[in-house]
Amino acid sequence: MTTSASATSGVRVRFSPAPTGYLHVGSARSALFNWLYARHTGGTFIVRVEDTDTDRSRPELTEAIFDALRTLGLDWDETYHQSDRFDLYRTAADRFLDEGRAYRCDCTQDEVKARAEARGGTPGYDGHCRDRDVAPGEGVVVRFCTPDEGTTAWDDLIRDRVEFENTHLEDFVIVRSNGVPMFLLANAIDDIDMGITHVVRGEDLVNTTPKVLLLREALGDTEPPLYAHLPLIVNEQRKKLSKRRDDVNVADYLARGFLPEAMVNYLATLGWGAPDGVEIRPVAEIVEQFELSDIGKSPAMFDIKKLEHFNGEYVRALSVDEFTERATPFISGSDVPWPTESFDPARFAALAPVVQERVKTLDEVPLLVDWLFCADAPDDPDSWAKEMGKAHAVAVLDSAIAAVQVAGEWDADRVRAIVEGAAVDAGLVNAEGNPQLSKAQAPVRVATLGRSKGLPLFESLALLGRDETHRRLAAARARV
RNA sequence: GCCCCCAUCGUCCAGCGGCCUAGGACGCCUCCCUUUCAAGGAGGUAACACGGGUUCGAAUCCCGUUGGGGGUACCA
Repeated sequence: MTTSASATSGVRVRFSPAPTGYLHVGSARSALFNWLYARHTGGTFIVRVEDTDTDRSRPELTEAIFDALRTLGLDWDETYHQSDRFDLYRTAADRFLDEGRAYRCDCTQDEVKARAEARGGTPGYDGHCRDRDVAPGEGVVVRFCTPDEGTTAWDDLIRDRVEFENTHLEDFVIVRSNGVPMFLLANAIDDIDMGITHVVRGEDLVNTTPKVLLLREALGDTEPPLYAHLPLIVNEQRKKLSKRRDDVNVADYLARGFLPEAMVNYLATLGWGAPDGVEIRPVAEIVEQFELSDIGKSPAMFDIKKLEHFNGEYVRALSVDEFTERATPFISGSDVPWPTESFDPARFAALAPVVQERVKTLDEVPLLVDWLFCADAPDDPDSWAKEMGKAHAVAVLDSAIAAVQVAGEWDADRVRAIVEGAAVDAGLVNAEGNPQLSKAQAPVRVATLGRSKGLPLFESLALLGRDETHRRLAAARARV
């Protein structure tokens, strides 16, 4: 193994969330890739909160984003809030004004739009106020003067050369009419100020890159960072994941019982693949193998099925104790299908190993053990209809009820013997005369555990107890 | 409309001019194991968008077409 660079590698990357929503799957992936690169190179991972939109930014969302990052294990080395740095941006804007690199504009958005339409459909600002020498005042913004010719380009680490003709860049706003600086300005200044060496972010931001590059140039910068624009994460319709129509909140996935480490591992496979092809692996190995140059260019679909598979692998890899600990919030909370006081950790512990093998996400746990803590067998109409309608159901139940009633010993072997006996009594024997357990266990299972599928029957009933098993069997028999 | 980007199995990733009759993973299907369901094991299904070049040779390079996506705010 090649040792990664030391902590003095000089690589400085940042994740720049806007606190206008919770941590989004796409943002999490951006954060992850930045973090991976920083850790791989021994560089510095910075979280910079881009809260220049004072109307929409909410402090509590910043905290929620931090929490999610921490839960995912994406620790960072430095924290900044752009709202603490407005003076810096304003000073730069004033200098631009003095130098003639920017100008004030009092056009309303309607005016800009109307002129664009009159011009022939091409949206964008037309430079109307460039030479009007507008005085500061109400409704006045500051616009950056973009070149009328030439091109702005960069060699993207993922996309190779990307070029924009300056003619297509409008004179964009850098300071709002309320005096608050815009993200492009803040972004350009901060990247310089914080010594950012690599900008790793979503492809949805490519078109802002030439503007930032122009701003940096005006700021006197001669050494722009290396840009790496990540392919977007899309939904099944191949559209960018959006909070309107897709499940994108990372916290929601965690609440549904996806393990943070599984989430991180899965996210790492979106747009990136390890050189050796191994997909499921410890994050430390991903850190070791991660290279920006190995990132693909095309959009990746967020495949919940594959995420579930990853999660199942991670769940099964847990020790039973860890599994129990992680599952606890899902079985001892208040929104559980049984009276909270009837939950018994000791009885759950007896089931934990077989439950662990069967769940993909932790929120599936209650459905596998509810029969143990609920007063009656859970009612599942589909299972009932499927098994209790069969010809042998009544015979099996009658036989089982009678046998359970007189059973002395009560353990899994005893239950098995009872089910075997019921099979024979119901005529469920194969050509060799052996009892057909598959068929015989079905009605017993539905009568006691409520569903046609679930945990191993014999062990489950051993735990349920003889009397309760008998009671449920009788209740089901009466209902058939 | 204009600008930018993308294009290998249904999906994710590999392939970076000959090792490709295209590989791995998820999903799906079949079989095995089996008290149900999972898990596990063994198989199987399925792709280089199209058209031109370049080259002895192209999934790999170039151009075009088509398709898809992103952007086009006093959001980031």
